[in-house]
Amino acid sequence: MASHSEAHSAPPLTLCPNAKAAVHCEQCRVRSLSLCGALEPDELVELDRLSRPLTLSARETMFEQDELAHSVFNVTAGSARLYRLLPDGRRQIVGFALPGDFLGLSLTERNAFSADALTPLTACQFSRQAFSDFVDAKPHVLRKLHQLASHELSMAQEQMVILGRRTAEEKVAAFLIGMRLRWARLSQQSVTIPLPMTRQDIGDFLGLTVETVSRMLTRLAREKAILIVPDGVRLLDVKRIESIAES
Amino acid sequence: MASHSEAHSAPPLTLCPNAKAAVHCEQCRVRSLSLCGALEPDELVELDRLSRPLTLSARETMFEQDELAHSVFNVTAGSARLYRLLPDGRRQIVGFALPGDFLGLSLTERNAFSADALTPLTACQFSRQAFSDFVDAKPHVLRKLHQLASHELSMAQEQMVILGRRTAEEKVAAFLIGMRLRWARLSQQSVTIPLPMTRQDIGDFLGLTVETVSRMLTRLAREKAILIVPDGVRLLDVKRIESIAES
DNA sequence: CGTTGGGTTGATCGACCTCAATAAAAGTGG
DNA sequence: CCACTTTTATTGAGGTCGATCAACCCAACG
Repeated sequence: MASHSEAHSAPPLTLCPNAKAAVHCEQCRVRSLSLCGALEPDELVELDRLSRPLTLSARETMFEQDELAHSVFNVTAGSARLYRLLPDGRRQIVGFALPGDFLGLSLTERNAFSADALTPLTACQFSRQAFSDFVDAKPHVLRKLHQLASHELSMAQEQMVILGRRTAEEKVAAFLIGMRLRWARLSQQSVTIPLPMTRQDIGDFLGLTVETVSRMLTRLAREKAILIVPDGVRLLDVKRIESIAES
Repeated sequence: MASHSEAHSAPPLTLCPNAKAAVHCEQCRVRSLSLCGALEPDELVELDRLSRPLTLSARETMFEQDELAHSVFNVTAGSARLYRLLPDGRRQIVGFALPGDFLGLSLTERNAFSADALTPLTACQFSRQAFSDFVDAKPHVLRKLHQLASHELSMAQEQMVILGRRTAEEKVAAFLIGMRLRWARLSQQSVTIPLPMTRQDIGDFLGLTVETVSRMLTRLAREKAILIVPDGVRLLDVKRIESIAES
């Protein structure tokens, strides 16, 4: 379960908000992909002063559902799972956070879901209140925040289609294509897709059991559409997987 | 299929943007529930000038997925279904719009879904560009827009839990409780729930077939938890339905 | 008064779940 | 570095929930 993010972000990552000012933000590899990409240089300095670095090991929790949301986060390296638990233990993963992803878009009083790290993870952490004040004073940042939230919403709606109206094989194919697209934004290569989450996590994201996920992956591998590798898959026949995923 | 909204909004509804200025907005029954509730009186006048009334019969379409989004809407009466279609005809309803709901929160270039009226419907229609300019100049309105989008996002995530991890009976119960909550915001009474959509629509919202929806409703009715009435259901045992829905 | 769209009900089928066994990795402590 | 445990993944056999297929009812409506 080592460190996928490193495997896909060549040189060692310089964290956004370490000790001294926005020098770090300027070197931040995910800045252009995140909210920070919308900031002016002076705003970057201001935001940097609000942030403090967060480093987590795999499995450590960032926050829990229904708790007061004291912080918001910008993931700089590693990945996390975002999920809701039902009282009886059933779990629905509502998303996976990758480098550049912002957690806490909604700025609501309480967290809508729990989040914990899938791999060692680093993030810029902000006090929700301080961050909220920061964006309130800057319409174009608020606008960007809203754009990000809109994008999240449309991803959630797409996931509703997958959950409600697709077969197990289509779900897994759509998942792979979706992850491919997201990793492609972060690194150039896109044939080998890191899967930092377990089969159980994938199942809880797609509304399937572990076994079904495993079977579908095995089937795709048997058909030479993918190759299962440690901590990921290699897409051998992207067209084929896309055609399964699209319908 | 007549007119539910009237049945649940006692006196005849005065539309928001008819002919003369914000007098109408001030009389608008859903104003406080919608984006307009966040506006100052002078802003209300300004927005009113941007709007034009839209009246649709049942089944008429408001807009279609992937089309350029020329307009945004604020529903003032009636209801609509929002859905995505797969190439092979499978359909996922991503939400139902009720009076007070805003369509076009994301302000994106293209529509993420199609929308058509379930009942006769009235709405305030705005040019997307004009509306976008309007909110851009008013941070507190943008903030409100973002709050509404955040709420949508959290509803979408809740729906992901329902779609991915709940049984047919739980889905139907959760649907009824959800509709109860939404109607309760619009009218006082909340035991008789209007269901302007067909069983097929409910199925396409919950990831079920018509038959299963019908069977689950029949079962709940047989158990005296609900009473099926024309164009809706009466909740006889709210506690019971909630307990099914919660887990 | 036939037609049509929506709703209900029954019988059967199958996709996915459940349960179980095994294998393969990844820790963990000596 | 090696036992030992724990976690994760795979595979099979059998069961079940919801889908499919089909019949029928009913109200609306031209």
